[in-house]
Amino acid sequence: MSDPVGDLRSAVNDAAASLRDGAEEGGAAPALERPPQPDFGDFSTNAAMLLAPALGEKPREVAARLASGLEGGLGEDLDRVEVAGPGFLNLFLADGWYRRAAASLLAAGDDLGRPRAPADPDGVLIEFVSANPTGPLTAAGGRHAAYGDSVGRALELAGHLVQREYYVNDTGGQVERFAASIAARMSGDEVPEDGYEGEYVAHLAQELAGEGLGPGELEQLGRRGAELMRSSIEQTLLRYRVEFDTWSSEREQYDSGSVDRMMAELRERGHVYESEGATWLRTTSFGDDKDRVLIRSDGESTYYLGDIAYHRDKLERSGGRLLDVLGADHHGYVERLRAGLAALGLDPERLEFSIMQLVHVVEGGERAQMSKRRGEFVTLDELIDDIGVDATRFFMLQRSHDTTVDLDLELARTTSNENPVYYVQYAHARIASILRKAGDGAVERAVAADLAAVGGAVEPAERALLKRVCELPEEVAETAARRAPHRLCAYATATAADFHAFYRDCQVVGAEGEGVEDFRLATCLLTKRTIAKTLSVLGISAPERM
RNA sequence: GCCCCCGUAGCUCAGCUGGAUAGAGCGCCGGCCUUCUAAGCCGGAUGUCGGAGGUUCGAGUCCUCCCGGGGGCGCCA
Repeated sequence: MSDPVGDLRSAVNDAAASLRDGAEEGGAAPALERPPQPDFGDFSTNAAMLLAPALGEKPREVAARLASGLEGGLGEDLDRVEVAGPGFLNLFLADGWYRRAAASLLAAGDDLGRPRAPADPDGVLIEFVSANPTGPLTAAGGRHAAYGDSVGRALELAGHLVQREYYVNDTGGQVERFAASIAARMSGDEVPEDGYEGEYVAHLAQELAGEGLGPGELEQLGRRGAELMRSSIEQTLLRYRVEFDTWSSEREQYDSGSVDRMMAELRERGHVYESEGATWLRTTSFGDDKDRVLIRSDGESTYYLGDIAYHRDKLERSGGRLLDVLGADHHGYVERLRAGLAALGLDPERLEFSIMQLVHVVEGGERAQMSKRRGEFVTLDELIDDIGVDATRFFMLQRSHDTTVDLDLELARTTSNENPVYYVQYAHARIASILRKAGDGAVERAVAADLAAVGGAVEPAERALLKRVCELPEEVAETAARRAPHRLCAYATATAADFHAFYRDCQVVGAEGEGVEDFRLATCLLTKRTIAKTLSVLGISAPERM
């Protein structure tokens, strides 16, 4: 576990703590950030400004005292420290800090980028995609899949135990309509109103007929049809590098008696009542704006009923937190689900949601329409066939989950500099090329060398690149904590840009100066590992050649 | 009518939970390949951060209201 920036942050925190000395602990932790201008140093902190109110002193005076504390604490790592602006402390680090940082990161090996122990090391059960098994995954499914998977990967790297789960809605009205559509295809009838019109339904009908099923066997058609669809969805997801640990069945919630037990408990707790022939849960007692139906007046259970049981089941299994990745069209569902859990006496705060905004596939300035029932949509498989897994995942992940994605197929298809995913991959391939040129022996010598002892100055481009590389643990921690993989897309791009600048300014193979080639080879290797690690969290490949 | 998301450079979007002179990519203009991959680099232009109030040493960021765009508000899932 190697985190040079984390060590710096600790030093700042220690210096601040000793200054506080009994004064009340402030709210926010001091930030150690990248200053807006290079001449503001390598890092800056607002620690003094945060401390000033508690100490009853002026920020700049606190900053001056903090500065001398830091000079003591950091020793030769620090060139100098300046008080600036309203009370910022700007840290100017010595070349030695960069050399030691590089050596320590190099020693981290596979653990590169792993943050320090997480503040909340609980396990997280992420439920995502969970698209109905009544049709293929659409582009939107691809966004959910990439997001949930990458958040999971970031959480794992940050030290959490992650379980990926897909909830299969394999019973209920949608499946019945699906069955009726398959039956209609078998008998050559019109697909019913509210049915599924896609061509894939005809293929399914053919396949199921081959299994000996007829249009009259609706129950079997629905069950087998959903099984086949589910399996086909799984194949698409595997191709997309998304693997689920568990596939949970809605039907199983009923068959196992889990729903009945929960229903009895809700009644016992006095939150259930009958009205207008239906059975209701008094969710308004738990913050919902209206009560919700559990059992319809026709005797059928609602999706909601099974889903409460399912979420209770997940809470019991996970022991930690739950993250549900839902589409924007389900946001109204959030309060009602929390209310259902609260009615069971469970803590609704353990259930967290990421609400995904829409995806529009754009081609020639036109938005493709999306309707699963009418069979009009861009499937995830088609998207992958068209632009590849790497570009698809990058474009899906590039934007924050709460902003709409317009995926421009023409842009995504181009293998040129307009396409950000290639920009990042190119940097990785370029480094691989340098390392090949240097040869295995030279790289091994560089790894074994005493980097801290290398003489000469660290070039500005090297400093910038190494600083970027040092930020990986923090980026991973933030990505995990905020469930925001788009940060890593930006980080990967920035790292690639810093590398390209380094490439321009610093000759690696055959560099002059005692140990300089070793140091630069080490820097290249570190950068290569950093890009590869970042891309791996995004589920994107890091090619050796392009 | 109520709820959620968005509004930042010509376009697409970041902005690290309140900090310094608001950034990146694309596009546009001008340069750079006899040296490790030019899918690259360097330089240049572009902003009433949708609008109005408020909170404070400080607001793109927090609060209220308004305007505009998208999505939702079922005994569907």
